[in-house]
Amino acid sequence: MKAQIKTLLQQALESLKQSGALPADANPSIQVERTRDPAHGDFASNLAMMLAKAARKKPRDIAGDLLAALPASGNVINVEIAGPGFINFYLSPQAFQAVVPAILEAGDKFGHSTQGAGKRVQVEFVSANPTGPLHVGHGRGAAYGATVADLLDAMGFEVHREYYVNDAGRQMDILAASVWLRYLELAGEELPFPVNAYKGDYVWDVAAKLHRENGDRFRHGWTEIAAALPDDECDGGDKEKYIDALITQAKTLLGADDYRFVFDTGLNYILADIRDDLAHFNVNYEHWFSERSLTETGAVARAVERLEQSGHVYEKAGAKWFRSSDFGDEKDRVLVRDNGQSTYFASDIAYHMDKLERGFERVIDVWGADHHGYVPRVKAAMQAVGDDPDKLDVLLVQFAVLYRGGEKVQMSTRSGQFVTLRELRKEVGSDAARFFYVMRKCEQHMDFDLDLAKSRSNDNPLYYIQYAHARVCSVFRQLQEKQLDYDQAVGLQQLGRLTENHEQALLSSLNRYPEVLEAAALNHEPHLLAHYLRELANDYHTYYNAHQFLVEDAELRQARLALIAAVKQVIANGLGLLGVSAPESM
RNA sequence: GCGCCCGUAGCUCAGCUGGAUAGAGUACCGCCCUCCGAAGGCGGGGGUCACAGGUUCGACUCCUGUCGGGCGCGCCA
Repeated sequence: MKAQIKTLLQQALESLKQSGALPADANPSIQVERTRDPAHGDFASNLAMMLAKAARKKPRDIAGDLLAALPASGNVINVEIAGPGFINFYLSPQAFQAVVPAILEAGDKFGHSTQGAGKRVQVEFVSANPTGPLHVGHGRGAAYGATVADLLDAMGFEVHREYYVNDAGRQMDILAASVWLRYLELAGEELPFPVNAYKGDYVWDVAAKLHRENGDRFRHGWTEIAAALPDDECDGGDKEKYIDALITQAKTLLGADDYRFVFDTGLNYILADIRDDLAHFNVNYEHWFSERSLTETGAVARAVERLEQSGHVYEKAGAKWFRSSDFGDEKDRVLVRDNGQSTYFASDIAYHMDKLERGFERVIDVWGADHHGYVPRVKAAMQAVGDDPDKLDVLLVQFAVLYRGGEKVQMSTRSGQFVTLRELRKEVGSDAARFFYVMRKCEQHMDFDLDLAKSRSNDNPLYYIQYAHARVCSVFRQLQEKQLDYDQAVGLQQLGRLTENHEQALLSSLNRYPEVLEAAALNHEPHLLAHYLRELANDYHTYYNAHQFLVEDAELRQARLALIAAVKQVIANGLGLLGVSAPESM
């Protein structure tokens, strides 16, 4: 509807430019919005006011010219000039009613568009290190990223969802060492567990699997291992040096193959856990991209080479540095350490180069807000090698703070005292978690009220929406019990009978859905959809309370049933895009 | 110290890329089931949009500064 009015205004604008009433170079982006106040009609445009300066005319005069030049349209029954120069449009009831057959015909595709057709978009999200289970912070990124991806999908983009697996690097070595030590303990060794190692229970689980399936194959005496270790922090030493020495010992004593076996056992165990967790969260990927593969295929080396050829790399203290400060970064960054190992940053540059080489027109990264300082250096690298940094959108997701019983749930990664995503799902359910996570703008800090998410009451916005859907289903069940019939074709013919205020409101809301979807997708703002669904459910509940649908008057009944069938479809579509179920009864 | 994000009703948050009288939910108060699910609906009170300037026909929205909260400033990932 909005698009139709924009087209009309565009045509009026062109004809005024041709007649010389407006300067030919005036090219404002035409804005049409829904009015908040019915006294202002159904839609309004501020076009005349935007043109006032360039045309050196009063807004109301321009509005008058536009109005005179406006092509006739069957859907528009009245146009008025109001206030400082708004042009208000009044649409015919038929224009609003047309959405009902459109919804019922398109079904679960209603609201979708083809504007992204032929364009490939990559969305990378979660990408948490496989050093432990996902926690509730990752959950928000998962819900947000998955929804953004699905929304773009609905806009016709070819969406490629990807999880970047950090299966290389020091953190993973620390995990491998942690697993090995727990394994040694299970094998009967007595040893002090390092300050800096992973202490979560899942490390025991991996170690147990390792011991169960391999016996004492990886066992070495602790005294032998400890012989080459410095003091740990608790003995006055450096915890970083200690854990690094321990990793070196593991590699030396186990040998490359066995070390890799222990390492991969931990990696695969945790990765399988993460995949399972996300699948239950209704989050799925086209591809799990291995960081290690970038080194193995030489992509990292090539990335460093490309940067060197661009002339933005120098050597200092035995390391290779990227002069990212040339591109707005705070300081220069190391690509290759003095020990010859490339950094995580080098891998990430290679990864982003790879993304662009794969031909994605747009690359979206969903990161935790704590990584925001990382954005400038990645864009700097893209710019240095001549790639377009604007092809990359980094969407930063703020943390969620959990509340239970009005109290903040304390979390700290250090002690392993964090709430996992799995625990959250078990406590509030996948639907509530998905919905609550995207209820807020991603850059907003979020208070996640566990009690509210769990509550089966009207306080809970998700139940409110799902209840509206279930209530429609319930009406159709009643229909059968009362031996009445529903004939959609008749209903669609009788939409003119829908003259009540509540029906008008509902028709208007249904018409908004495609616009909401487009805005939510293109701006990466799923919360718009969540809020819209709440409003649509409200319109339905209000209508439900005010009027009977299963009335004697067959034509009116068919019209009303067609309307609520459309409501049901749109709620189901919207919830589906949010990864939430639409139950037929609750 | 520097950089990024956020300050809107008691609380949790919207505010359609600068538009008309700033909106929901919740909490509080009062109503509505002989009726398709009351997990619902209707009505009421509640605001210096953190603060101070600036830009213009017009600012919650854009710019500058101040205050307050979060996060980040590794040859970790």
